[in-house]
Amino acid sequence: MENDSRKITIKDVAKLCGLSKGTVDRVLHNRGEVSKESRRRVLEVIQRIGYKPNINASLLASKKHYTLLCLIPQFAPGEYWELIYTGINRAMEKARDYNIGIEVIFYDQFDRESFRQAARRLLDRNPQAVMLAPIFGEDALDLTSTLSARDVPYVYIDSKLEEDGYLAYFGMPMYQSGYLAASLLVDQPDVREVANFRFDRGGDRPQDNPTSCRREGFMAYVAEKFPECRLHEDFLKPYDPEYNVRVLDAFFERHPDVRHIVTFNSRAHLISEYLEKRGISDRVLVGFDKLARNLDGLRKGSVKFLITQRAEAQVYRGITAIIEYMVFHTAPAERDNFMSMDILTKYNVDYYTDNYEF
Amino acid sequence: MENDSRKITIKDVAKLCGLSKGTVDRVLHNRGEVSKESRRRVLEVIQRIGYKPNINASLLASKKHYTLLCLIPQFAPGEYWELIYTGINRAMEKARDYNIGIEVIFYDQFDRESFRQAARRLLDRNPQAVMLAPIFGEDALDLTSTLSARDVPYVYIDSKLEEDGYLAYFGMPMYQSGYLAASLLVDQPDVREVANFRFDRGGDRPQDNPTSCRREGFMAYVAEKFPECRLHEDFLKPYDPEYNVRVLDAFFERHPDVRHIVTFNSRAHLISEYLEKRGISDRVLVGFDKLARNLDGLRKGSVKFLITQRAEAQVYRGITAIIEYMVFHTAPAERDNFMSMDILTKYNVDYYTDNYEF
DNA sequence: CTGAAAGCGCTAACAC
DNA sequence: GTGTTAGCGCTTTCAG
Repeated sequence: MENDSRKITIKDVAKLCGLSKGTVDRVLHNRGEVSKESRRRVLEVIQRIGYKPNINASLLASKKHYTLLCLIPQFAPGEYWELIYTGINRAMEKARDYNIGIEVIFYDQFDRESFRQAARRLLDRNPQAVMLAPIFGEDALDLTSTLSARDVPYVYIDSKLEEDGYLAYFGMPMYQSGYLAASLLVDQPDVREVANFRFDRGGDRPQDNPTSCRREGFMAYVAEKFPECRLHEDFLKPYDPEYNVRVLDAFFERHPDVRHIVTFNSRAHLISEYLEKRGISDRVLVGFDKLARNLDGLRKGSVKFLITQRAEAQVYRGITAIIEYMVFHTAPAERDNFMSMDILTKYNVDYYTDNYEF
Repeated sequence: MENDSRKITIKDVAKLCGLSKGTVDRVLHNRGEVSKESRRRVLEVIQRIGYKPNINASLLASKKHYTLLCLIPQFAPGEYWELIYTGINRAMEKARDYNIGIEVIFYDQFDRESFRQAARRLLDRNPQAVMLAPIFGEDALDLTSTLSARDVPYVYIDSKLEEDGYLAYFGMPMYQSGYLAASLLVDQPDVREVANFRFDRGGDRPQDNPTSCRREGFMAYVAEKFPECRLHEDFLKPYDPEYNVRVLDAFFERHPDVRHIVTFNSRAHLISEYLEKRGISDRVLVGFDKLARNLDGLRKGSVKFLITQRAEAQVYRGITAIIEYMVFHTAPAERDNFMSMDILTKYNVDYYTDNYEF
């Protein structure tokens, strides 16, 4: 049983085939130079006696060393992409055991040209595998088609592009997450008005922005279940607190009856901190992503629900998929992996630890 | 950099110490038989040049083979403990790479004597490590004290005992999960009455039953925030559907105004299926655990919220902790690991996949 | 207490 | 096409 199966070595296979270890190894790794007949026999025997290669021995003997390059937005401490970076760091330890080195190339998520440059640098490095967050769709497509041509496997995280060359994708179902947010916010009596605060991303085409999928999901839910509910919108700036206070003051003066608020980007804390500052406690705010400042809002009661994804888990699994592809030549069970949307409240936030391994 | 550090081998250490590989290995594994001076030198060099053992080579050369025994309740398909068992199976693959075999010993969670017998069988097997769900506290204590005496590491999952010999614990914060359930159920206007359906466990002392902690947490929240809210109770039987229908019919006849329901065990579906059957759709039900039948209730709308734990993740991490202890002699970062309480609704349930690695 | 040496199962270079 | 062989870095006898 169990125990025995572990003891079957490549030598056993060779003997049973009447061939040598070398030949068996060749078919194991599709390294060619093997006659059709030998190949058949080897595969048959492997199948029959249930041979499983010893990964430890394989890794030890292998001289191969791979480089995996990750292409993600740069970040300031506490911002969303820091979570992703954390996940990458975690995955490095694992990758090392497989002779895979991981390096990160950053770009400015608000600057398309910086993405292009980063992509060029990436290609110059000639990586054996790539993981990327394709914020600028068109340019990302240029990159990935080159990778495809070079036969370099790549996985998308966070969002993905509509093409067919990627090894896997790990991310949150954006549309559904908006739908979920709506159910949490408006699924109760007396919600006739909802406020949404957004960023104006300037020249961005909206469809390039994953958060607009969220918005669509949200609107769909409202239209479906509470068609009479009105949605108000206003625009904030990510890095201009004083401006935001003015906008919010003006908004709530104009709309004193709006009690329900939603944000689709990761900065719900812009609102929650405003509410705290103004001593407003009768608003219900739903937001996204487990930034420290958002979690704080949860604890203080100024955020009611936070919908989060296990961002570290996403990249960790993304990298795991690549490793398994490179080491075992196996594709992931699912190509598109929509990861769980977790609902955080004041009462479970403190038990929501990062769980890379799960 | 990175690359170089991987190339430092035990041989380098030996050379720099003016000793042999053998001696270095001895201090690496505290295998004694080494002079104080040699030991000091070796440790110093390791420290200085940052030597990290190559786990692949180590595992390959090692002749050690360990057995890890898991002691958990037996289950019927679809029941809670099946999730745990699934996690164990998943962990087996990983354990195999470390020359660790995992086997499971089952007991009947409603029969104390069966636990005792299982414990005896376990000890007879002389395992090198143990993972257990200590349903019967007193008897589990007997077991673990023997394990301690034998110097066999063990970890608790699901619930833990108040003692000090365990390597780690992975589970859900039961009291807090009840508190959370209450916030989800009653934190809104007009909840004046709540129904709770329980099982009568017969001779069980209530404190042996983790679900009663949940109940306490629930009551605490209600008492704190909605002291005027009344809690009704009634008892069902896990395996007697007809009896349950009668009890529920009678209950709702007596209490037509009770619109909010909570269960603390894993069988919310007993209620949700009843509600569906009777075509009752104006009740709000909150329950626990991601049994398939509970998830079904979520989808059909007869369950509003389900609070779940990543049970598979718990055992997987529990086993990982043991592996790391046995292989690397490292204790887990945290001894008590309260894992996240996830909130499931109709709108995120389908994206809540099992995520062993996270 | 320490060193030498024989593998662990697999890879990869080389010879045939 | 195929077999042979020398390691990969570490563990584990076995002498001394």
